[in-house]
Amino acid sequence: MSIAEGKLGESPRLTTVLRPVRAGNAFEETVERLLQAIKLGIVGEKLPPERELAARLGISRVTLREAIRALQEAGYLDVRRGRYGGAFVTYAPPEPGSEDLRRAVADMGTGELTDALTFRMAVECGAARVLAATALAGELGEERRGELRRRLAEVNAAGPDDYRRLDTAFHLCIAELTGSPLLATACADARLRVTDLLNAIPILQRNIEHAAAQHEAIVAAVLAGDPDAAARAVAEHLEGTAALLRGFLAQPSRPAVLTTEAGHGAPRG
Amino acid sequence: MSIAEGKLGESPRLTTVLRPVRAGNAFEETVERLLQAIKLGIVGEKLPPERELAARLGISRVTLREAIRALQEAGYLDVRRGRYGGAFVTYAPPEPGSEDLRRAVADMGTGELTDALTFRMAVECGAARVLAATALAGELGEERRGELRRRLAEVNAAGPDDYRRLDTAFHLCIAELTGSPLLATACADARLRVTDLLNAIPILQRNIEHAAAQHEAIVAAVLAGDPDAAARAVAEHLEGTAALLRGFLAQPSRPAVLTTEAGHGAPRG
DNA sequence: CATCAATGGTCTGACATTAGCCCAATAACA
DNA sequence: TGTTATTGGGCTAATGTCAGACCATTGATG
Repeated sequence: MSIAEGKLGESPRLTTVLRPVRAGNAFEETVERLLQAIKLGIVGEKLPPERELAARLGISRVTLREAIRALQEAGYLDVRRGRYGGAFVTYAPPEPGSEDLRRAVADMGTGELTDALTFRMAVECGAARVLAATALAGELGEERRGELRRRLAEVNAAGPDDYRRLDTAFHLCIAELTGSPLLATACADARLRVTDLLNAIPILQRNIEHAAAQHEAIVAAVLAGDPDAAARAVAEHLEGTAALLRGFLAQPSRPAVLTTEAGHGAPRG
Repeated sequence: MSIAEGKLGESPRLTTVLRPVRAGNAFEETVERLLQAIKLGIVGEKLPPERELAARLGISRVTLREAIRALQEAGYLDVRRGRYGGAFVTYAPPEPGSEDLRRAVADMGTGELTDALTFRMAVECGAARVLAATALAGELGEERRGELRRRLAEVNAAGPDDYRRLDTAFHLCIAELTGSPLLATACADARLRVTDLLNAIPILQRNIEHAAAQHEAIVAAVLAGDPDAAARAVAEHLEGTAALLRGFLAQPSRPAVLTTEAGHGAPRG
C-alpha cells in the first residue's frame, strides 16, 4: 500500500537504506524549509537577500524565488523591491484554541505523530545525556555552561509573545552545545515536526511554571554531570506535551471536554 | 571559509535551518546510498531489479543506471543482462589492518569524526532509552521482545564473516523496535557514517567477547524496562569504539607503533 | 530446440534546475 | 534633488532529471 512497506517480511534495514533519496523536488523542500524557519521565528522580521539565501540553501535563485512567491501568495511574506527591500515576515502564530489543536493533530496522521514524538524524545534525551557526560568529564567549558544558564534565564523571563521562540532556543541549545552539527540538526528537525502542534497549544501560566521547573532540573542535571538524571529530566519534560497530544489521537472526533465550548466558543470557530 | 559558517556570531539555529536543501545531485546521492547498502551487506548478493530499485529510491531509472554504472566501474558491482541477470555485488570488506584504519580516520576530518561519534552516541542511547520505557509501560509485546532476543543470539553465534552485518542488525533492531521510522533512519544514518571506520577495525576474539557481554547488558536493561540502565549500557558499549577511533585523532601523523613499517611499506606510499 | 518471462540497454520528448547576466525599483545619503 | 548601492524581477542557454516506450539478452522450462 504505502511506499515504505517494501516486500512483505523483508529486512527493515533494507527498507531503511533503500528509502527515497529525496523527499520531493527542490521547490517543495525549499517552501517547507522557509515555512519552518518562519514558524520557528528564527529568521527575524526579514529574510536574507535572495542571492545569499539561495547560496545557503544550495539552490538556484530561480527556485528560491518560486518558493518565496508561493509563501507570499499564502500570506506568510511581504516582498518589497529596491534597496532596504526584501522578503518581510508577515506571519504571527495563531491565537491558539482547542479546535485548532484538534485539527492540527488530525491533519497529521496517527502514525506520523507518534513517530515524531518518539523521535523527539530519543534525540533530545540523547543530546542531554551526551552534554551531561561532557560536563562529567570536565570538558564543558565555562563559556558553554554560561550559555546554557543564559538560555534558561531567557526562557524564564520570556513574555507570551517570545515564549515559544525562546523555549525552542533553549531546547536546541542543549543539542548545539554538544558540538555535533548532526545532532543539532536532528533535534531541530524533531522540533520542527511538532511546531504546528506546539503552536496550537494555549500558553497557560500554570504550564509555563511547570515547564520552568523542569527546565531548571534539566540544566541542573547537565551541569552536575549526571547523564541519567539529565536524560530523565528531559524525558519527563517532553512526556507532558506528548501525553497531551496523544490524548487527541484517541478521540478522532471532538474531545468530550471540548464539545460544549469548542463548537461555538473557540476564538477561531 | 566553509559553507556552514554563516555570518559571524549568527544564531546557530539560523544556520541549522538555512542549511543546504540537498546534499548533492540525485546521481551522487544515489551512488552514496547504494555504496552504503553494499558496504553494510544488507542487499544480499544481488541488487533488486532496476525498475523496482528506482521506484524505491524515488528516482528515475536513468539516474539509477548512471549510479550503478559508476559503482560497476569502481568494481563494486558486476552487471549481467537477461533473465536471472542483475547487478551482483562483488565487494568484500577489506582485510583490516592498522594502516587502513589510520587512513580511514584521516580521510574523515577530525570534526566530522567526532560529530559522527557524538551523533551516534546520542541517537542510540535515546533509542534504547525509549525502548526500555516502552517495556516499562508494559507496551513491549512478546513478539518484539522475542525479536530482540533473537538478534542478540544471532550476533553471538556469528562467524567472522557475518559479524559486522549481524552486529549492525542488532543495533538497528533496537531503534526499529521503537516503531519510529524517523528514529530508525537516524540510527541507520549514524551507523553508516562510521561504517568505513568499523570495517577497518580488526575483529578480535577478545573484542567480540567484550561486545557480547555489553550486548547482553543492553538487552537485559531494555527488557527489564530500565531506561537509565539501557542508555548507560549502550553508552558504555559505544564508548569503547569511540575511544579507539578518537585515539587516532591525537596522532595526526602515523602512530608510533606503525612508523617503521608504514614509512616505506604502505601500499600507496 | 523453441518459447517465454524477466532483466538490463537505449531512445525520445518534456519538465526542472542551474548559472549568469542585465534590468527595475527603492530609500538612504550627500 | 540627484547619486548610488542594494535589492527584487526577469531572461536565456545549458544541463539534470523524469516518465514511458521499446529493444536486446539471457537462461530456465517444456
